[in-house]
Amino acid sequence: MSDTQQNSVQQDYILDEQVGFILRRASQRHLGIFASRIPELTPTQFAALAKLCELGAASQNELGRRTAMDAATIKGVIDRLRKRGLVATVKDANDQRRLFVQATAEGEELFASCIEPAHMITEETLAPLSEKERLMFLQLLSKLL
Amino acid sequence: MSDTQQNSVQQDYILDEQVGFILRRASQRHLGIFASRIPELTPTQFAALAKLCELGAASQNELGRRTAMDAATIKGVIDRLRKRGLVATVKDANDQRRLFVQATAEGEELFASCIEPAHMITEETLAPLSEKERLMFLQLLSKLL
DNA sequence: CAAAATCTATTTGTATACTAATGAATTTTA
DNA sequence: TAAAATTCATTAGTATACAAATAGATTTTG
Repeated sequence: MSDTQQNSVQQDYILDEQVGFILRRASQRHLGIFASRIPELTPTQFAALAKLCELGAASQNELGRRTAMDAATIKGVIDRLRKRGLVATVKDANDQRRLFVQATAEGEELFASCIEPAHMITEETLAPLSEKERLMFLQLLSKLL
Repeated sequence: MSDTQQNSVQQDYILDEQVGFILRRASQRHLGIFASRIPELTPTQFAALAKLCELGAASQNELGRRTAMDAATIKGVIDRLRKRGLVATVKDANDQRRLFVQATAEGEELFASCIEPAHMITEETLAPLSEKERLMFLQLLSKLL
């Protein structure tokens, strides 16, 4: 038995057992499932589009807040969605700072066509859990926000 | 009551209730906690360093596999750690394809000094849960890998 | 009202993360 | 053993993510 310096420290910290590491791996798996079911949109793009369709419209920053993206991130997301004609933006007449964002007809159509696969993504992500476990898991995960 | 097109679709998909979205937000919270406790390393840099100290040494791709990073990602991480003198790399003599990676003394020291804050990161991340809930949560989350 | 504070969007810079393509080295297999 | 397949590392390209700085617009407050 060769007891190296590493081994003595190893007991103190096992990466594979840490929440953060497991959380990251679970996210990676989910992202993979998402990409296979909805290849035409990234999860963040879909989130922005979904929230936009839910709200009707919003300023860029407001939309970012509602989808957990900071100002810099949501800007890039909206830029890419606009470049593809899925959303449209106009300066807010009542507040010259604000950029008013709206889903286009094409954007709403795409969103509508993604609802079913989106539900399947959720289903597939939670597939390893029983119905009871899913409820418990979502309840506990929601406490960590 | 103005019933817009959005509202009729809204019932079908509530972003804020989807696993993926909650998972992303929980990760964001964890990342924030990590950054506040260990500002000198990113979670992935720390993961690579921790696994390296655990294994003793490994090839770059092997290390990536053990830390859930693909070849392109682990390359960047190792490059940055090397630039800071926390790891050292040498061509593997037995396999000219492999890049042998090792933590330096400085890297091992930094890792050792991060173990306690790292445990506090885990603690703070799970703080909203009771002891029972933590066990249950980790058990369920681990099924989603 | 005017100054201070806040909000909005943008830009720059750094760091994951993944895809796809490449070339070199090694292993497999036919 | 020679060809095929695989592995390893690198590179280029795209897309989050966040920090920090900036400038303009609006709101708050003294």
